[in-house]
Amino acid sequence: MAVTGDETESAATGDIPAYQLRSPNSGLTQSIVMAASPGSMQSPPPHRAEEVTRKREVRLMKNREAARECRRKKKEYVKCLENRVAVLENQNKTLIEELKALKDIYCHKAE
DNA sequence: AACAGGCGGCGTCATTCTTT
DNA sequence: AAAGAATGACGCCGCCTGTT
Repeated sequence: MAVTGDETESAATGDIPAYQLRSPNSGLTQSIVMAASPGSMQSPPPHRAEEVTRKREVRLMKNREAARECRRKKKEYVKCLENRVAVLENQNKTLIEELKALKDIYCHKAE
């Protein structure tokens, strides 16, 4: 167990988060263009563009939180499975011991 | 001290699943 | 069918540890 504290707030608090340092054609620009102009080549009016940006920000924020929650749940699930494995291994051990003892008794009786 | 490799966590995008 | 939530995959970062 080499798990140390989780001070990984850096990406969230740093000046320029890693996710904003992507290749020019991916992410932000693309999504805005896609969402803003489904069929036409014209850019939307300013208020419309603002709304699109705002919607995108809300969506990203929700997804960010959803991802965090999803990871938390997954971790918990794995922990549960590990616990279960431990319990079953113990049970198995006990049963093997029990079987051994019974066999012993049975053998001595047979003699 | 400098470097490399592994690990855990993050944000985002794309896709799938669920709800309305 | 559309909208929203959940999840897998990817690339990035910071930390830790072992090696040179």
